[in-house]
Order: sequence, then C-alpha cells, then structure tokens
Amino acid sequence: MNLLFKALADPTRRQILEQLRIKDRSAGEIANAFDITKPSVSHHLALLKQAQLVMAHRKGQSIIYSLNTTVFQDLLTWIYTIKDPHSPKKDGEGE
Amino acid sequence: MNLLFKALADPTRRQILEQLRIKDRSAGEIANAFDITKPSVSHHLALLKQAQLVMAHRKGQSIIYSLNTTVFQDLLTWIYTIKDPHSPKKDGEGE
DNA sequence: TAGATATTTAGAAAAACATCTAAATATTAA
DNA sequence: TTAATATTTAGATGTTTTTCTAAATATCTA
Repeated sequence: MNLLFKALADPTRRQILEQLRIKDRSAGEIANAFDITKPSVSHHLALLKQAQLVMAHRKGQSIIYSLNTTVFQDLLTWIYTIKDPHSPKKDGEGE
Repeated sequence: MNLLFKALADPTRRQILEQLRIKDRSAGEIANAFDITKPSVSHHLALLKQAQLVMAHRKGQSIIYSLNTTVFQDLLTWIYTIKDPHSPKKDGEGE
C-alpha cells in the first residue's frame, strides 16, 4: 500500500498512467512526452512497476508498458473505508 | 491534486486520517499516538490541512482536527477516469 | 558479427521531505 | 497578571527522492 501511494505521489508518474490509459506505449514513446531524460523516465517506470500499476513486456527492441488497473481496487477500498465512519477497520490496514 | 497525492504519500499522515475516521481528536491526542515529536506531527497536520483532507477548529486550549471527506471525491474521480479507458479526458486533468 | 536502436543500470549531484530541539504564540486557571 | 498547558513556528540536520551523465545490456538488421 505504501509503494502504491508513493508511486502516485509524483506528477510525472501520474501523467504516465494517464497516457497508458489511452493505449499501451513503449518506454521510448513515454519518455518522448516528457522534458526529462530517458533514464529518469525509466526510473519512474520501474517504480510504477514495483507498485504494480503497470506491466511490461518486451516486443522486439522495445519494451511495451501497459496499465494494470487491478491494484486501483486496493486504493478504492482504502478510500471508501476512510469515507465511511461505520465500516469496521479491517485486518492489514495501516500497513 | 498534487497536494492531495503528496499528503497521502506518507504513512504517518494516512494513519492520522485513519484515526480521525473514528472520531475528531486534538493535535495532542493525535501526537500521542505516534513515536515522533509533537512538532513533527504538527507539520503533518499542516500538510493534511493544506490538502484539505482535514479541518481544524480551536476549542479552548486545544485544536480539534476532523476529517474532511469531500476531497476524496476528487481522488475517486481521478481513479475512475484512469480505470475506464472510454471516459473522456476532462479539462484540468494532469495538473 | 558489427553497427544501430531501445532501454536500463550505476553512481553522483541537487532538490524535496521528515524529523529534531528550542523558542514563540494562544488559551486557561490561579 | 503569572504560571501552566496546548500547539505551532523557526531553523538545523539527516534521509529519501528526483534527476543527470556515462556506461552496460538486449535486440534487430545488414
């Protein structure tokens, strides 16, 4: 959960997710959309992958990144728990 | 939106929210629940307030903090937009 | 296999962040 | 008004994060 929130805390990383929402893209295509260097974008992609927000697979020379929406469910669950004062605090919450 | 995500990125701050979910608390009550100093907690509370995740009002010597759940709606909207590939990208997104 | 393209890893520098102690401010009670 | 309690502000310090350049790895094509 902490990796997820940390991953979402950076605006560049959120923009990457917003790009992948439209369609899958290679690391290079993603990097070209930003003013920072490719190694920096590569680092952001690594953090997004660690948080399981994206998945990656090689296709020829390129590595294609795609969004993994399944982890957003954890986030939604956390938000709804906070929002609803009557919901019981479940095991495992709070790291 | 960036302040919101930044605010949620710290585990101590998320725990504060989880406490306020149950009931309103004074800064001191909140601080006592953590192993860090009161000034540090005070700083976290200031960031949560900046992000509008909490509200504060003085009651005698104490300052009572309470959860403001309305901003979570922005977060939900962002998540659902990312999750649904067909939803249009709205104005103002991506900071 | 050699050269070109795509991406990542390593290591360093700069910026942002969390935390601390000491001092300041606000409120209450004696 | 003085002392006590609650909280915040200021300023310093250490840690984490973002970013960079240079070099390494992987794949494809000639």
